[in-house]
Amino acid sequence: MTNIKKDNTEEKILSAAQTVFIRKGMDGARMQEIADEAGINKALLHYYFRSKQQLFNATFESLFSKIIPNVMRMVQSDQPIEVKLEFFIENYIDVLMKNPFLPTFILKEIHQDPEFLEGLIRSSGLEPQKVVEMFKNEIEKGTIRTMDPRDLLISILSLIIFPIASKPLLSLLFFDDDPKSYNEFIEKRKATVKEFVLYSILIK
Amino acid sequence: MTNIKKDNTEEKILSAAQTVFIRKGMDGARMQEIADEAGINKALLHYYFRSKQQLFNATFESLFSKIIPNVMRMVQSDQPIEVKLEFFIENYIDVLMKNPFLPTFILKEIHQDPEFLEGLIRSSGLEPQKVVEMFKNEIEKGTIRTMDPRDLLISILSLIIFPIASKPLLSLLFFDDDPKSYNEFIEKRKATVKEFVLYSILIK
DNA sequence: CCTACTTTTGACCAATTGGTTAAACTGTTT
DNA sequence: AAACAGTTTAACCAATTGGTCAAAAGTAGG
Repeated sequence: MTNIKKDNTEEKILSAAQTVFIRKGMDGARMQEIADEAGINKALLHYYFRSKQQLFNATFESLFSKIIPNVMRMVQSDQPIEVKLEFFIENYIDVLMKNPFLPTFILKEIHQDPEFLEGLIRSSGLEPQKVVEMFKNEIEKGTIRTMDPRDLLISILSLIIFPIASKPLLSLLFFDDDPKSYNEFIEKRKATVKEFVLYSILIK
Repeated sequence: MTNIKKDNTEEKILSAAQTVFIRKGMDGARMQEIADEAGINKALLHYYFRSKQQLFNATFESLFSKIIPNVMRMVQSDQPIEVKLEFFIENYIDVLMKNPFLPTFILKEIHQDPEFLEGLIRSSGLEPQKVVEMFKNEIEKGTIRTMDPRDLLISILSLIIFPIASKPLLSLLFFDDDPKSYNEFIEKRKATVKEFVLYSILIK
């Protein structure tokens, strides 16, 4: 079957492209470098994906869906807010720690081409409104204090994403550039963020 | 006096370089584009700054110092923690709102060349330890609850920086891509963040 | 006005880069 | 075994890009 070979190469290319694009960005990445990383000829890149732009788009879509957490599970379950939050925070930090440079990469490329973003969001199934609704309900139930639910969601995302996105800076400033010490800090932070948020919003 | 003209051109170049580098990043920026933006000949760029790399370094240093907030004022004053916090948050949000793409730019380029960062931090006079100390004192005084002061500082920075760095995404997700609506939100957020943090750390 | 200097420019260059093409290779079908 | 399809490659190309250089333009002092 020829498809086996085809799929294999295509995957290899996409995987290599992810590595290189995340490392160098769209402009910094070289087609030759991606080819080398994939262990194939450069012309083959153009055979599967016509141009650098198209390869980048395919890569970006795949990466973008990665940083979109399974927010929905947080909405659907009928666990108390504490449990939902804990699940979401731990889960998301784990995902990001596997790709610490993903957030910055996404933000940078988004800012370079904001129009491309619209289609992505629609096709990604991202529905932040659902989460906002959930928070609204909690406020009406009286479990958390009154506030703009969008603020709450954005604050939670901030507390999770930023410390990972700024890893090199924080690592140097606070952790003596020691990866282990930084990683431990982030691991502990799962609980810290949960506490920080709950202390702030819960009506005791 | 020849220096007047010289300084003038050098400033024009640096200013143009900031604009273009922030917009396109190191790799995406073109020397020709910077020259156009500055209204001068391309060769003149190399006359003042030998290479693209050196022009970038000069630009980056100047930009990096911008996002380093006057943390120190927060440490020195003997105001109560609420006031210090309010001052810091409002001040920093104002600075960042003038350059919403600065944080992402810095993070991206840092991640591309982490070694360059070390020298910068030393020469920038950035001393986060001082802030950490201050928080430690507040904890010992019993005004805020016990926690890792580094966590607190990082959380505050997260709440301030991330919502601005992710402007294009948030603007699309929550504010119907309407700049005014987004700006109002950030303006309100000054108070929100302060509340959010105080609720979380203050011992009532 | 002339000389010495710095500043600015247009023309040019070598290297890099995304992309193309025609040929070679592989596996499948008849 | 030959014809056919999709896959892979090496060689090549046109355009871009950072950088150079010699000459021109501007400036100041004698």
